[in-house]
Amino acid sequence: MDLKLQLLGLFSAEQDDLNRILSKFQKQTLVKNQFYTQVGKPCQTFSYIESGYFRVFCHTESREVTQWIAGKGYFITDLASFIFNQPNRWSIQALTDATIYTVQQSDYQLFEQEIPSWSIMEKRFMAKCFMQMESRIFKFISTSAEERYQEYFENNKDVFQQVPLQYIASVLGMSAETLSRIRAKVNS
Amino acid sequence: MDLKLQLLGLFSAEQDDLNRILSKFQKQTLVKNQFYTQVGKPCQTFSYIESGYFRVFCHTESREVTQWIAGKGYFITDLASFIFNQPNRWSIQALTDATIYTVQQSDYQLFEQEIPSWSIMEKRFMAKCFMQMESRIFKFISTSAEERYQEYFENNKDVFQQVPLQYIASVLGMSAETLSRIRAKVNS
DNA sequence: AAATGCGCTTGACAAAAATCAAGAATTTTC
DNA sequence: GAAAATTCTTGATTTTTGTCAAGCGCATTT
Repeated sequence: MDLKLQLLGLFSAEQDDLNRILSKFQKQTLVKNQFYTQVGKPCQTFSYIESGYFRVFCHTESREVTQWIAGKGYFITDLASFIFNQPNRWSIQALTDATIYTVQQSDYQLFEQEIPSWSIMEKRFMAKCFMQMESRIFKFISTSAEERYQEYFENNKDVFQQVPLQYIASVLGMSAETLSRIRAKVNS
Repeated sequence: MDLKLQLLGLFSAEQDDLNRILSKFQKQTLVKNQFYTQVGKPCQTFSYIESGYFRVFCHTESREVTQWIAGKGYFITDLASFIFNQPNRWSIQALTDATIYTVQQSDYQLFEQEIPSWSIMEKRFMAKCFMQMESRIFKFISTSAEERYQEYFENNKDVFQQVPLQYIASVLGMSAETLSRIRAKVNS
C-alpha cells in the first residue's frame, strides 16, 4: 500500500518508528454513499485514502455545499473533532466504493509520546495543509470561475471520471449550470 | 504586553517555559508602509502584532491582491519561508505605524528541543489556523459578496477605521466599487 | 490658497454567474 | 432490458458583480 510512501514523504522517520505507526493503521472498506463521519457527531479517526473518492460537505439553510473532494493519497478526518474533541463541522461521504487505512485517535495520541519526531512532522504536515488553503483562497479572490475550472481540471483529471460534476461545481464555488457551460465552451 | 496572554491561551505552559519563550521575542516598531517581508525574499521571523495593521498581499499579472489584513492579536510570518525555507509567497506591509514582538527562526527552532510541549501546542495552533481557512473557503463557496461583507464587518469593525476599503474589498474577494455599493445599500 | 494625490463614490454599461425550467443522457435498480 | 432515478445540458431570464470613467472629499504639500 502507498500509505508507507506517503508517510515517508512527510516524515523522514526511522524504519522502526515508521513501522510502529503503520501497524496502527487498519485497513477498512466503505461502499458508495457510506458516511465516514457526519456533522455534529464525533470523528475519532484519521484515515489515508488508498482508493475511492470522498466528499466533504455540510448544509446551509438553503442547500448542501461540498467543500472538498478527496481521492487516493489524501488523508481525511474532521480536525475540529479529531484534534479538539469538538463536534464535527463536516460530513464526509464515500462517492465510490473505497479502501482506506484508519488510525484511532487513542493510538494517534500515543505517537506523540512514543515517537520523538512525530509532533514535528505533524506540524509540518499541518503547515502544508494551511499553505494549500491559502492558495485556494487566493484563487477565489483573484480568478474567475473559468480559470478556477481550468486549473482544477488540469490537476484533477481523474476526479472528473468518478465524481458527479455537481459536487465539483460546488468545490469550485459555482453552480452546476455554470460548470456545464464552461465545459461546453472549453471543449469547443 | 498581550503576547503572554495570547501564548497562554494557546499553550497551557509552565511559567518557566512561558518565560523562556517570551524572552526570545524582541519588541520592534514599524512605520506606516514599511515592509515586514516581501515576495521572493526569505522570512526568518515570526511576530505577534501588539498594535497596528498589516496586509498580506501579492501581485498577479493584472493587479495586486490583498489576501489578508491582520491587526492586534494576530501572528504574522510567511510560512513557506519560515517553516520550509522556501521563498516568500507573500509580501507583508504595515498599513499603520505598528508595534510587534518578533522571534528569530533560529530561536524558534530551539523551542522544539528545549520545551517538550512546544511542538504539540504548535500543531494545535496550526490546526486552528487550518480550520479558520476552511471556514473562510466555505464562505467563499456558499455566500454572496454582501453576506461576506456583513459577516466581516460585524467581526472586524476596528479594521474599517484604520484600513483603506480597497484592501478590505480584496480580502472579501470583490472590487472596491462593489464594496462601496454594498456599504451604501446597507447604510440606507 | 491653489495644487496634488489618494481614496471613495457614483453612473453607465458590460460581463459573469445564478436561477428556473424543460428535456436529454446516463446510471441504477429491479 | 425496461423503468426509475439521478445527473447533465441547454435556453431564457434575472441578478450579481466587474469595468471604465468621472467627479467628490479630504488631507498634505508647496
